[in-house]
Amino acid sequence: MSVHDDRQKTGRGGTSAPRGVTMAAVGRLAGVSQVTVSRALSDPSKVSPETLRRIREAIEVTGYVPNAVAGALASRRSKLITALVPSITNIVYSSMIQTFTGELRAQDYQILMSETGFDPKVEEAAVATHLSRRPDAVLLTGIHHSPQTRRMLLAAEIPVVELWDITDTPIDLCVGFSHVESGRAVARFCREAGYLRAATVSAGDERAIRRKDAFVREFGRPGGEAVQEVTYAGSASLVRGREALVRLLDEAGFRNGVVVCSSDLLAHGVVIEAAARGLEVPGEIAVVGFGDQDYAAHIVPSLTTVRVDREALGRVAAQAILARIEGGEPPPAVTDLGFEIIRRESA
Amino acid sequence: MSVHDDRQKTGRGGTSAPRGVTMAAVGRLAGVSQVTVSRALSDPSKVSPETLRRIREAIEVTGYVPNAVAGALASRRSKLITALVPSITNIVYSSMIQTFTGELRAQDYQILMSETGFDPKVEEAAVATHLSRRPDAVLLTGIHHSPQTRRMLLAAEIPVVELWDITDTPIDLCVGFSHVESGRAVARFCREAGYLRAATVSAGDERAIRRKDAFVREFGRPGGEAVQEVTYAGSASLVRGREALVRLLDEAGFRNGVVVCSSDLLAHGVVIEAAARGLEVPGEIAVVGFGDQDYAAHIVPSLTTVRVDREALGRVAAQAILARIEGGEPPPAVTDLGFEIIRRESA
DNA sequence: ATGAAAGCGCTAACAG
DNA sequence: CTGTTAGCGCTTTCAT
Repeated sequence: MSVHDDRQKTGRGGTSAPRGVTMAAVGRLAGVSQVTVSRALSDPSKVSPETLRRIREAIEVTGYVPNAVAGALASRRSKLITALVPSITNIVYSSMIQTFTGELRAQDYQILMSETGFDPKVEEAAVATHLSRRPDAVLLTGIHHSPQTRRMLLAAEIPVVELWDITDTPIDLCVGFSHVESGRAVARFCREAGYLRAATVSAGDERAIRRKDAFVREFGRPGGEAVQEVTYAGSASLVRGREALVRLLDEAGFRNGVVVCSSDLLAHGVVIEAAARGLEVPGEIAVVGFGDQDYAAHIVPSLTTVRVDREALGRVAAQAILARIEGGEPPPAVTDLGFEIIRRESA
Repeated sequence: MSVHDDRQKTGRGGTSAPRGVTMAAVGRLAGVSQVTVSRALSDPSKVSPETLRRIREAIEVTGYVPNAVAGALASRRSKLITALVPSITNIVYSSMIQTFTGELRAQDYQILMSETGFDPKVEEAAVATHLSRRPDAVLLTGIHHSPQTRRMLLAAEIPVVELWDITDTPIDLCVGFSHVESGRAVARFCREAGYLRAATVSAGDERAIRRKDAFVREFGRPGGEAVQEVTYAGSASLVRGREALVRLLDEAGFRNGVVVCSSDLLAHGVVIEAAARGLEVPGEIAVVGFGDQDYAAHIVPSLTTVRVDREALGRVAAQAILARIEGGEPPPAVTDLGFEIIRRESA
């Protein structure tokens, strides 16, 4: 008596545990070949209604889940887009990614995201890992990348979008706004609002520094006083904002001026510390934030800040990528979405 | 005169644009076969030093980036882990994912993340898409999933972790804490702190509702008053917290009691609204939050809240998955990391 | 409308 | 230490 062995073989000889259902298995059950199943899934109109029905039934019965890995290898299209952001817990970035993802998911793309901190070397390693997944496009944050990063991205010959900043020389495409212009605009706003004294509170983000520097230069023009600066190496937090005001008040004797912060979170900390000390905002200490987070309009006093349309940034980045991949109107290399100063009670 | 055509062929006949450098190309340049390159990359000790040197040089020269898609197909290991969270902009989830990712990246795993909102049907579709990438493990948020979701996950025969909640019947593993116990604990805390009146403010999250219901039941035991409830369908925000207090004050005549919120954000809104109306916290309105966010300790008055160690949750989830994949101590099916009530000034 | 064949770029097993 | 062979599960091309 012989034993009929119908198990799949793996590699050279030997058998293994049942791996996922394949298209071939679905085809067998539906009485068609594997290719027909492939067609039924990618373009049902290419298959007769009756065949389609049997295939669908077989898929249902077997619980078949397509293997996108094999599909990507064969078709050279992964339907994967990878994104690199400094931090996934920072709402500034995650809100852009949210709309970016939403827009692309509608076209069946998935987003693979990694954190890079603010270190170009970490970014470089992450780019290599990401490219190994053969994404159909890559999204980066910012415009400063190592030469090696640029080289790899260029060699990949896929759409690349640099988000959240602009430059005349993007790797491929960029969608953002001018941080220098934003710093300048806040300086002009403060001068026009009548503030003669200013201080800055910034986190260690390179772009925040660029905004701050632009602010300081513009505010310091004839008629303006030197600006006091507090800078933190790490990321922003409410407590850092509180600490910063303490330092400005106690160590630097700062009073009767405007404190310009690199984020709403820091600004909120300044506002809280001012309140805790019984200082009037904006009477004694005026405060300007950055980002226009949800809460900016609802704290007391409400926060004067810079609004950047992060949802639009994510959406436009996604659309630029789709235009490139799916063909059609070639997207502009540089998209400047600008910013807006929102004047509320705090300054 | 003849033209020498050395271009790679694709499919059956025809030529195409230069696709990425392959292992075979690297091997050719280094004077070895493709497998040797594969070995040099996966286990350098299996290759002679001189060969290794030549291969590394060839990789450098060509700018070779490994194709993880082909690797995954051949090895049946994708080095990919997928994660499903309700929202990527919510710090509660993103902070867990951050440590989860960090822990796994150290072992060369990448994390593919998607949002599910709070809809099991959306989650079901997302699980199918994720499984098509043949991940080595899957992370889900919460313990409530559609039968079809459970079926697919079970059929995939990979480690599955349900995070942020616990149950006796996980799909595979779960790492979290008891939301019911947390609601009860807050109720006991409030009773012991002497509050006789209570109100709840909750977002539409199923787990938040479960905490609230447990709170209401426990607080309402003999000697306790009925609890007034405000529930929002959507997600939490500072302004919703402010609105909630307005409703409790103006519509329900709530006074001299404790307002228990489903998140620190809502609690912060309540605190701000109370301050805006000149009400004393905790004197006239006491407030309890949930989550112990960064800012909870630094707003004025500081927030009494429930702390959950989100970093530990992400870390333990990652370690459980690694234990499963890499072998070794089998991880416990259920890990309860508990919670802690942090008493500060607001209640 | 359907099928057969060839290959995507790699890893796994076996043989030297 | 290195090479050969046989797939992984699909898509693409060509033929019917």
